[in-house]
Amino acid sequence: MYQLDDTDRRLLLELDQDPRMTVLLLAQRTGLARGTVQARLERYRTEGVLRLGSTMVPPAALGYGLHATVSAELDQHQLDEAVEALRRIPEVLECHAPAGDIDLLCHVVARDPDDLYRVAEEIRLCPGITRTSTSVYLREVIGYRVRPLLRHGGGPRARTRRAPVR
Amino acid sequence: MYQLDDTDRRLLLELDQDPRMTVLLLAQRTGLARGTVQARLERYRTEGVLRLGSTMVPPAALGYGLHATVSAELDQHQLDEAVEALRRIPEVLECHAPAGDIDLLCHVVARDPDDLYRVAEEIRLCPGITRTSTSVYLREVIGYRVRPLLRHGGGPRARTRRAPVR
DNA sequence: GAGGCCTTGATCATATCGATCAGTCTTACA
DNA sequence: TGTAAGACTGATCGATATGATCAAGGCCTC
Repeated sequence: MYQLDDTDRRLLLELDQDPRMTVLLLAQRTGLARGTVQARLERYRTEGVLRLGSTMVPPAALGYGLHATVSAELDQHQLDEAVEALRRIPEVLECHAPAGDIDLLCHVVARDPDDLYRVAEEIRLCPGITRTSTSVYLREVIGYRVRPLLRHGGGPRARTRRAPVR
Repeated sequence: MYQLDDTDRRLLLELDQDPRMTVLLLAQRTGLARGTVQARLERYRTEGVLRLGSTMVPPAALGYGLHATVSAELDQHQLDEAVEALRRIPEVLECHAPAGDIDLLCHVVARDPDDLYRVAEEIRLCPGITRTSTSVYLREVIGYRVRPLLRHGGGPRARTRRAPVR
């Protein structure tokens, strides 16, 4: 994967505040030449550095005020099918496969408790999933963010130069 | 919180593919008038609908290839201090307070296992946190996403009209 | 020391931007 | 049922940013 250098981080930090910031303004704020900024932006597009889904919408603004984790045990032979099915459930925001006895951890949202029950059911019915357990989040203490990583992350181990692309 | 209507969703879906898409192009793709699109975009900015942190950078592109959950038990009296301290750790991407015996669940990233150990230690040293337990993610099955919610979420219960703003 | 890559700073014609206006439509409310 | 408020439209304007392109300079690897 394309590794971001310090120039990228500065650019992305600015973009993070306003993704639609003008190239000219970006150049000023980062102290780079306009052409450079343009080239980087172009590269982000072509290389797909920025994830599809670059627009962060808080789920609550869509009416999804309830967060929860659904942990699922599954038949290991059907992992791919299960994942494929989960991917089709919009309320599943994230899903991870942890080391340990639980096989999949899904971060889901729902409109209300009833809706959460429905979502949990949908997950339980995914192929290969044998059992689920739901844990409601009382509070979203820190919402998903990458910004601090851009700003402070790295430090001593930071690269000054981008690693070879290919 | 500002509730997004169907027009917003269409706009945001387009923006999601390319946050820097031209207003003119947005207007064409959504079938709206240019002025309307401009007004909405302006509103997103002023009302802060789009989260700060609108640029989604995959942590792996910053060198953080390891994902994990750190669950923490804490002295309930010091919740605020703990959260404040966690917020200062860049590697903490998200944090939730679930109902149940574990008090905080943090989604963290790290460069490698050693680095993860360091991050877990930092969390353990936060004020009020009495005990932590780390669970490594073998695989990020579904990365954080909101797009499907924009596209399919809602359905029968979708609002056709934005709820009163104030 | 040569070649490659990235950056810079400049230019150009074109397209977009933000602001503004009057007119129409919808919804909410009396 | 009529009126008022708000949202969307379609149009205009000048100012500005855009994308493309170029030659030149810097830094790296080989």
